[in-house]
Amino acid sequence: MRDEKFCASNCSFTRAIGTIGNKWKPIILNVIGTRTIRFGQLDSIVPLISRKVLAEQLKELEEDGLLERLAYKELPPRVEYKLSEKGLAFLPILESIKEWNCKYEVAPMPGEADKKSRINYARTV
Amino acid sequence: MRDEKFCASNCSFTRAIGTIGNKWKPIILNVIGTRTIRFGQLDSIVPLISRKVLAEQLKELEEDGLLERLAYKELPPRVEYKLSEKGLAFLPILESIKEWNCKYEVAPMPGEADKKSRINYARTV
DNA sequence: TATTCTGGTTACCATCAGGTAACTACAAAA
DNA sequence: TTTTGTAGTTACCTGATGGTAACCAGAATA
Repeated sequence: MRDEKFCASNCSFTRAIGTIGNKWKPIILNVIGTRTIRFGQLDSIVPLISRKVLAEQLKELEEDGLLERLAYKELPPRVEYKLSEKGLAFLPILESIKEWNCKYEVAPMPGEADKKSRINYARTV
Repeated sequence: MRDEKFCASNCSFTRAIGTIGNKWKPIILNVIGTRTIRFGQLDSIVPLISRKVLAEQLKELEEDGLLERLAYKELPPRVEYKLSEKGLAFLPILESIKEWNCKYEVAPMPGEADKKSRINYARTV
């Protein structure tokens, strides 16, 4: 899910996009935010993600230094995730994306039909 | 290349990621920046993109209101692209991603071997 | 007359992302 | 004894992604 060619670029921006420029990572970072959260919680909170993909993304985020993983030697296992300094420093960028989108996204016409077809993520994200 | 499920979310942030959260769009927006640029130029400047994918991305960016397309009725055809107000408003976000990456990206060890394997995008991006 | 130039589009094909279901370990509870 | 719970991993399969090459118009140039 990382783009290897982008990550091998010698343009810093291209490398950044190769690392975090996919659809799941910003969502996951945003869901974690400033809290500490377990794998199972993420799996149920992040909308529509599968355990397989979630595990992959978390591993990459950890490898890239955005995430800290704390595994307790217990049974059943317990693992906690939280953002590193680098990950926390990315949150303001996510906030500005939110602001940008709120400001510029084309507002649906009032009563527009396809509102109904929107999946309800209200409780989740 | 747009994620339809994300775009149908009723979470504004998820919709934003569904729209611009792929690897090519940030790169294209960054390459265009504040200038007016033709299709052929983009095709040669954006590293490793194919005409097909470039055309798709440009069309989506236009549909999503980030891009303005100006087609001159000439032969051979001439088409110019430039960012809309919405697109321009996204540039500072790209800048903060650059700053974030420069600050936190793990610096390669001096003289590290795999530097050589990095594709040279220096002239392009 | 043949070639070039531009901004695409189309068909075809290979690769890849990502989903599902089954499986793991081991302890505690039923 | 069977079930439950956690955090994954694995094999398998399908649909989406994205690359390549060919093709288009029609004027200008050689």
